[in-house]
This record gives sequence, structure tokens and C-alpha cells, in this order.
Amino acid sequence: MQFTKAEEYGVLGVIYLAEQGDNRIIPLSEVAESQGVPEKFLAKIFQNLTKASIVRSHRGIKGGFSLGKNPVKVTAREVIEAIQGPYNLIRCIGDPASCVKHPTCPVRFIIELAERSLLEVFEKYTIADLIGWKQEQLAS
Amino acid sequence: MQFTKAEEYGVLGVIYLAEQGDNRIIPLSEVAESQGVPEKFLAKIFQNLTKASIVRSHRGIKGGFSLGKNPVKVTAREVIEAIQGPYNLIRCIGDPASCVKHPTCPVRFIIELAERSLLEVFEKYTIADLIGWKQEQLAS
DNA sequence: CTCTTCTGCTTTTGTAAATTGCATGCCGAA
DNA sequence: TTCGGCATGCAATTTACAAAAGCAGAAGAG
Repeated sequence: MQFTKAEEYGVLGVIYLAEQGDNRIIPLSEVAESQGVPEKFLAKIFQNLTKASIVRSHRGIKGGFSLGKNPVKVTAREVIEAIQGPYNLIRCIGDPASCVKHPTCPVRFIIELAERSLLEVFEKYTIADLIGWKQEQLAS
Repeated sequence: MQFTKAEEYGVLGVIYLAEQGDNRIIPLSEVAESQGVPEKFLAKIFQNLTKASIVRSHRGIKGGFSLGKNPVKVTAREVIEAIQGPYNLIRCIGDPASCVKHPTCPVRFIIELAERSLLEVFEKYTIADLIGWKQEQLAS
């Protein structure tokens, strides 16, 4: 079980945008370079974020991406699920039919609890919280 | 991020052994067939469980596997970590060197919290708890 | 001895993640 | 109105790892 790079890059990208402040428009190339991630990969991720209105895209010269929402109101869960789709630690939770043979499967029981507690964490912290934490680290 | 089949099969296998009671010795073929999982794959998983003393192996005719510990004292975390090694949702947590460029990486911050809350769940429930839950489901 | 079962190692297969490439469309600026 | 920079969308590739299969060997019971 591992956090994917797409999720990681996406969160980092949104944070970078938020840090520039004032809803500035930043070209993707700058975001990618600043975070040291492949631009084309980030492009795909940002398309998902655009669909979820977390960022806004601007074409043409001087184009790029700006924040679509107030970072205080965007939770980590929203960003992650915009990128990966709904969270499923195990297939049979998203698709109960595949688990129909084991209506009493104890693995599902514990995975459901684990998933819930994971989502609680992701829901508890906003992009603004993550930036705040980063500032604290820099200060200390 | 997904729970792996190895983890799932391992937990199911241990539960099956525990359900037979009295530390009976069960050949791997029976465990595999009862859970509908490939025997060779399960074999590798059980080797790890053996090293962690969660199960005990017995060779020769009438050989197989028996429980190595009281199911009341084996947590889901122990089983899972015996199979997969220490839990790392993200690479830079297990290997901080790979993250040295970003000492303030906010992703690490939230992933560490997520990981901790995940492990708390896995630590809270024992094999006996899972079996108990299964019985409840059957009863209702 | 010999048959059965685990053991250890190697190899293959399958699938999803991660990345790259390219043709296209849009937009602002000159 | 044209040009260049930038996003878009889809296709293709590469990489990585999970999942599974294979096989020779060791250990134990009868």
C-alpha cells in the first residue's frame, strides 16, 4: 500500500500555486520545474484538478494555472480524490459484487475501518494547513 | 494506494488456521483451497509468517502449518508487517535520505499522520477480534 | 527408502503506475 | 490577423512491482 506519485505531485503543485498568492497565473512549466517533476505528467494531474475546480486553467501566452478555490477551504482529501478518484483500499469495497462470495470477510471489516480513519486525516487538513506547517518548519 | 493480495491472503490464512482450533496442523493445500487462493503464492506468504513465528511449519507426511501464537495476542498489524515488512505509505518515510531535499515537505507531514492512524487501526484488532466479528455477521 | 510436504530460489506473467510524444486548440500580444 | 506560447487530449511507451508459477532440494513420518 503506497501513496502514488501523482497524488504527491498534485498536492505539491497546488501548494506551490497557493504560495504564490493573489491567484497569480503560473505556467505549468514553472510549477513542474520548481517541484522537480516531469511536466507532462503534471499536466495530466492538473487536468483532473481543473475538472474539480481546484485550479483554473488559462490558455495562450501568459497563460498557466491559478488557484480555483480558497486554500483554506480545500482539504487534502479533495485534492487527492480529484486526482485518483474515490479512495478504495481494497477492490471489494468499491465493488461489493466482487466480494459476494464472502459476505463475512473479516478483511473487509478491518479495511473499512482503516480507510475511514485514513480519510478522516485527509479531510482534517486543508492546503492552508499544510502551508502553515511548512512555514513552522522553516521558522524552527 | 491499495491493500495487496498478499496481505489479504495472509490474514485470511491465519484466520483459517485459528478457526480450526487446538493448534491443529493443516496442509497448505487445504488452506489455499479453502480460501480460493493460489497455493504457491500462499506458500511464500506463509514462509514470512513462519519467520515471524505467527505460524509454525511441519514438514513431511501429515505436515502443514499450525498456529504459532495465541490468536488473542496477534494483531492485524503483526500479520501484515510480517508479510510486507514495515509499513511505509511513502518512500521518503522509510528512507529519509530520498527526501533530504525537502526537509519541510508538507506531503510527508500528512502522510505520516495518515500512516500513524492506519497503524493504530491495525494494532487495535487481533486475529481473535476478526474471527469474533465474522461469527457475529454469521449470527445476524 | 519413499512418499509427502515445506523451502528456497528463479522465472514468468500481468497490470498499473509513471512517463513521453504529438497533433490540436486556444488565447494574448504585436 | 498572424505568430508564438501554453494548455488539451489522446496514444504510446517504459518502468516497476504485484501476482503467480516452476522446480530442484531438504526434512520428516511411516
